[in-house]
Amino acid sequence: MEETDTAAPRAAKTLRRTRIQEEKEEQILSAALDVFSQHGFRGTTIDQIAEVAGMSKPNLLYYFRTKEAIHRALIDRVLQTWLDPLRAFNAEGDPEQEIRSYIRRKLEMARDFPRESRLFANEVLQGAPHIEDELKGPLKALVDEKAEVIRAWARAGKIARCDPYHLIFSIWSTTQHYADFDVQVRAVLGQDHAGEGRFDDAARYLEQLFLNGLAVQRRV
Amino acid sequence: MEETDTAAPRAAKTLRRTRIQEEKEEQILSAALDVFSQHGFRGTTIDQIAEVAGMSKPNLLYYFRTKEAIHRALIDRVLQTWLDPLRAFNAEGDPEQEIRSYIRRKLEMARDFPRESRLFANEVLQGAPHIEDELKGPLKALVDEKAEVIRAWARAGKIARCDPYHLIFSIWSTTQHYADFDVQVRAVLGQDHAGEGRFDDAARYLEQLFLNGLAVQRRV
DNA sequence: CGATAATTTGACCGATTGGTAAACATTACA
DNA sequence: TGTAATGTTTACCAATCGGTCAAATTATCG
Repeated sequence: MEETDTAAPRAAKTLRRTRIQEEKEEQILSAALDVFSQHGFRGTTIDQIAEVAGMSKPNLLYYFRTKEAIHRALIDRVLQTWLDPLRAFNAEGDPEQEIRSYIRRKLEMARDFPRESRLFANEVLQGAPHIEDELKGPLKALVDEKAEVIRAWARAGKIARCDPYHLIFSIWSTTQHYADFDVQVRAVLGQDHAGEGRFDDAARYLEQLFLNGLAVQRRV
Repeated sequence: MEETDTAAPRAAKTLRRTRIQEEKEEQILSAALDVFSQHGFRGTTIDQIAEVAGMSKPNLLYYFRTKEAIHRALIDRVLQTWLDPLRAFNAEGDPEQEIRSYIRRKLEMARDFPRESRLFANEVLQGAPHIEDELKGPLKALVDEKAEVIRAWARAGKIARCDPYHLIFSIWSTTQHYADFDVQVRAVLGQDHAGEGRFDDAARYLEQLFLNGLAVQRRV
């Protein structure tokens, strides 16, 4: 009943995926990631995607029946890998080390997959019309689980007591900032500091901020 | 030579602004803020803005000649007030108090002017095509100035040594997160914690994070 | 009031939008 | 090699896009 919307719609009999199919779908998704992440869903045209992908519009529509289908395929793929760093958050590990490596991993993703970050940012910024369920379901569940881990650490006196949800929000926002607001970051840092070193600087600063900020208080 | 693009284009002889002009332009800008902040520039149509503003498209175009003109007017207005909190950053004040009130002010703006925040986020996310100069010019200059203030505080031993630029980035990102990613924040917090109290919780958490994170180290 | 300027509207324009139909070209495979 | 399935293109469609125009309406003010 539910149809997939992707791949060779006019050749209904095939189940196997051709080599060409895989290649072209990959081309299309990569091109679509470029365009969607820059202009948002409604600001993106199929023609644009087709041009970046180096094929004609009808040819593109042979692989994905609608603009929605392309976007949905992208979102699904990104959602799947986007939360891996948070999933890796380990209750048994050393809190300081876990937080440090979570920050580092998120920062690496901002550096290496800025398009994915911006795709997600665009979607949420526009009210998350396509992923509301994922946010309220799987995402919330995962965050709830990790929030409990953080709370346990605080109870055990391993880190300062703090709101675990806002802690996670602050790690998300500070790290993704370097992908989503890249233009602004580069403009402010200027040409001299805007080289790739900015990610190392950010990592150093953020580790300092969070590790000191969350360290158990030894007030004098 | 340079023409204003706004207001009564077909009545070139008037210099004075009518009561109707002021009212209608305000209506349009408010409606445009709604739509632009949700869909970005390219995702927004003039018809949409006109519908929200409760007037016909030609009527709207009587006050603003083009879509660009509306967007430009909005961006200019937002840019002007958006940086006020940072400008208020006072070198003579107490660092702890200055940072605390900067965070609070930014958080209040995220709460009270989420549309403005999202308009800006959309613009930057899409590569800041309309405000590149403002970012590289006035914004960079302001941040440079305040970065020097922060550096002076660190040299005086009033706060921990840290990269002042990334400090500012982290305050921007953590606070604006509550406007730009509002849907996600509410989804994760769930109905129970998603009331307006979330801004107070965020304020408490962020003050703790930044004040401890930037406190001069008293390592044991 | 009358007249002049300011405002609003419906009808319309060419360009672009998402998407389709069908002819054509290429591939895979027996 | 032949042929059926897969892949690609040209031409096209109705709807919507940003924007114009002239005519009609309303406000302003002497």
